[in-house]
Amino acid sequence: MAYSFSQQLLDWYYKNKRDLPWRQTDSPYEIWVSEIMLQQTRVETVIPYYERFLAAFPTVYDLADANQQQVLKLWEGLGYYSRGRNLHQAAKMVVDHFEGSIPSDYNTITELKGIGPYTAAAVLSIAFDKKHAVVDGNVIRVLTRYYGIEEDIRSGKTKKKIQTFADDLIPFDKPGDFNQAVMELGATVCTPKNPLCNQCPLSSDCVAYQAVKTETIPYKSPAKKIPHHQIAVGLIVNQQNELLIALRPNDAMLGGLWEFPGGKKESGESLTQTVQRELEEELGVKVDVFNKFKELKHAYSHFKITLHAYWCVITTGNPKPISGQELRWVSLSEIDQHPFPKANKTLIEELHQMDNSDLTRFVNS
DNA sequence: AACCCGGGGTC
DNA sequence: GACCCAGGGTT
Repeated sequence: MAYSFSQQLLDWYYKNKRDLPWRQTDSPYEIWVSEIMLQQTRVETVIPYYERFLAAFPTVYDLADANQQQVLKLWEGLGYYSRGRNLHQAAKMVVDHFEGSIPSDYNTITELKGIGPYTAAAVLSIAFDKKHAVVDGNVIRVLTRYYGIEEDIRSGKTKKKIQTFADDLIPFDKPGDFNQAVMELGATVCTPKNPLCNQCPLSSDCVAYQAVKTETIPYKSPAKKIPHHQIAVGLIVNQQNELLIALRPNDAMLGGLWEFPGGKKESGESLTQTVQRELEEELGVKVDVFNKFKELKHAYSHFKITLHAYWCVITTGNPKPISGQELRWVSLSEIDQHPFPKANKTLIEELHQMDNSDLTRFVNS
């Protein structure tokens, strides 16, 4: 039974697998990088980031030698920035403690920052031919349907059960191909909506397919509602046509990225008052708030924001990094060297579309 | 176990 | 809009 599953799946995989960049290498480093980028991120999104990243850091030594700003600039827009910081930190560990070689056993490789159960199993099976079964969103979907598992996939108990099934199915020969095959099936055939069961090599033994339950398996309990915040930021321009940007602390959300200073609107406060309060708290300056530059919406995984950006001019004080982060005055040509989160990046794009020679004329225009 | 962490594609 | 994505870290 287990033999049939892996045999039919591998046959299908060798005929139908996509030609992906990380499938053209045996390098544990390159496979590791791909697996970190692929966490919670689609293949098509990852590919250009992967190519640029490896071009910049061809070996683990190059990555270990890089500075964090370089790494985050290449990660800009990919999200979950702690992945980039952790990968960088782990590369230093590989160089300093493992002589530049990615560890090839489970307990050691999971000591590296950013490598959990999934990534450990993926790298060990794909790069080192070790028999460790991966369990990701694809595997969960394929196996819950195949075995007709109707329990809530949010629960740890269900995930353990799925891990046990996967451990039982994975063959001694070609464990890396097997893992990739299950994920490939989940990504291209056994999809969340409208799965292509007529193309599936496992449909004849699939409980969900036979019972017409592919729309209800896997079951996931409802997510809780997410809040919506109003964020107001200041575009502070000095006499040299430079904008003030602030570096977020490493341990914060979006840590290591830059932003326009500002913060969350409190109830009973106007957006203008929010800007003035936040800039006084963060920078120790008083500002005049002029016209609004842009307003945009952005969705994170756990909340939504509307970002309001206002032109500001300092009336009292010199900006100091009171909340601990570094501050920098940058021209519009220098600003692009810094990594920003998406919402801020969108603002910067809008700034570029206007005149980049004189920012001050936008104030009160 | 619960919660936090981005951004993008799909339906 | 809701859901999902080659998950991991922290508490």
